[in-house]
Amino acid sequence: MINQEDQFKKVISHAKEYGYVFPSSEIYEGLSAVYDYGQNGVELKNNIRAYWWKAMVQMHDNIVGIDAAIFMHPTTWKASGHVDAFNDPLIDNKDSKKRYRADVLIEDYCAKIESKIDKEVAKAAKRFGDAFNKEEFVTTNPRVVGYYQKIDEILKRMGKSLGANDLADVKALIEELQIADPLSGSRNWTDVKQFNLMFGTKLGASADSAMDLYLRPETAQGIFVNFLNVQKTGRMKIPFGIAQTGKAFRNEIVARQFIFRMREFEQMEMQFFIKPGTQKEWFKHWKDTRLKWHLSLGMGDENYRFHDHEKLAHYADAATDIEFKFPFGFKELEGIHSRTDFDLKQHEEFSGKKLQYFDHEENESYVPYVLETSIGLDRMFLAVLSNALVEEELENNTTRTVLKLPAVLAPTKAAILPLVKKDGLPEIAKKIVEDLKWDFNVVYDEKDAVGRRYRRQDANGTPFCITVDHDTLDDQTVTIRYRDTMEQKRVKIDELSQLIKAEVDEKVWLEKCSV
RNA sequence: GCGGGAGUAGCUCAGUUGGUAGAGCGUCAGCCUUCCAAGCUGAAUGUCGCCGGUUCGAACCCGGUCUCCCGCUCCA
Repeated sequence: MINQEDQFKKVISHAKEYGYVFPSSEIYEGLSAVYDYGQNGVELKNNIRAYWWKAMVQMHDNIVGIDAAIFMHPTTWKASGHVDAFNDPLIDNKDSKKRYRADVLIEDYCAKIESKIDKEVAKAAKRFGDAFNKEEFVTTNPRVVGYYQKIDEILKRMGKSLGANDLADVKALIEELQIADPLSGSRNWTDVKQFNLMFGTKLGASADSAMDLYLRPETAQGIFVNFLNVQKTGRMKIPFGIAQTGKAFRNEIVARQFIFRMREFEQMEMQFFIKPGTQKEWFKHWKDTRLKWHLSLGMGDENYRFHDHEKLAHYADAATDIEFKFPFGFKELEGIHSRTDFDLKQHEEFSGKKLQYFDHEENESYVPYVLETSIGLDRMFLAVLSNALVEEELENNTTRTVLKLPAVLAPTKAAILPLVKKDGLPEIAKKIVEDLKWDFNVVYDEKDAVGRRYRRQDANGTPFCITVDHDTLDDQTVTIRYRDTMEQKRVKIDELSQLIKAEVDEKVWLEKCSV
């Protein structure tokens, strides 16, 4: 039994060895938390994206796609809250080596003062009994009033310092208040550092006329700002959705775990616009629908679970994650959020444009509520790849390394192999390749013993091997070998195309959603 | 960013007290013609992560740096 860490390392080296994922700019020692997809990786990634797009867009007559630009008007990020919320002032304790958000430390300190107030109140209540008037007590008791003043002063000063980006004063405040590390009690702090999770860049060639831009930290805003464009030109009626796949960028403080958390990553998401008040049922609907999509790939029902958020983001009134059992444990793969009307209202406010929908049935206009499903394409890739990699013990005491990718997602669908490199077998095999490559990614291989070629394809995740042998010369039949079972059966060359299609067709797989 | 560990061939890894690099697997070419990696012959591939220092001489010692893994932290 190999442990999780070893399994994860195997996934990473297998991904490299078989052309799935390479470290970025590797000849220059790589770039932290950035990876490139190789010749097989790009096929797998494209197939995952296509599988999602078909399920979400093509199969829903009320969902359409867009492809918004990565650059957006900077005000977008003020409206979305990212300019404020994506800025974290962090401070390290030199003794305990723990890292904290400076503002949270200060807020916790204030909370302590508040608990002192509560104590005073409780004491007084005991002393005065029924005659106790809490309101009067907290506004007149000098000690309590002093506490309130102190909290007020601290928070005001912190707000001012953070607003002015005066991090030295934030640290000074922490030192003046003698705030200690809650764990170690140490007051040996580093300077406060500002971490901005958005990547900045400039639009405009000359420095003085340039406009500060961000690389988008999420794709969602591209949909919200296009809400009216799509609704009007597409004659969309609520409820309807807008889907999009694309890159997003986050300057993560710690980006780790291979392609699980990268600084440049791809999202596949859909914003579903609904009538206010119906968000509960739609939340449930999309939870069910998205889970079914995952289960259709047959990667093991026990490897998925929901994780409902206790602490909700500022825009949401309900949120859940679909978690997948990665080699390093259950982690978020997809998020489903009930975003209320927060985003559209914010954009109304910042743009001054009305972003509303006229509901003919209700005969009224309103800002729609939004239900979001957002899945990380790279995470899905990692889920598929890590789940597929298996080392099998065979009956003859050998092991075989096999990538049991869902056939619908496999980069190469079939390998065509002449049993031997003579007697006209290669010619027939090549002819089959010419025929099949119109519909499927196929490869030809004549090097080495056929058993070795089977194993090569196993490690690469190819679901089918088609072998041309001497019988083929007489009866136009070949053997087809199944990757997962290693079983073979004899079929006519003419039937190959249909047979493969039945195994790799998106329709066949997606219809498993409804079970 | 802090702490710990690690970087040698495509992959997994040896490499003695410092004397300018090896194995297995893989890859390529040829032979063999065999339905599940294990036959034979031959070949290619490394500035030993990078930069600097010590030394007659550095994969090895010292300093710096980059990257990866684990933990902390963070996670819209």
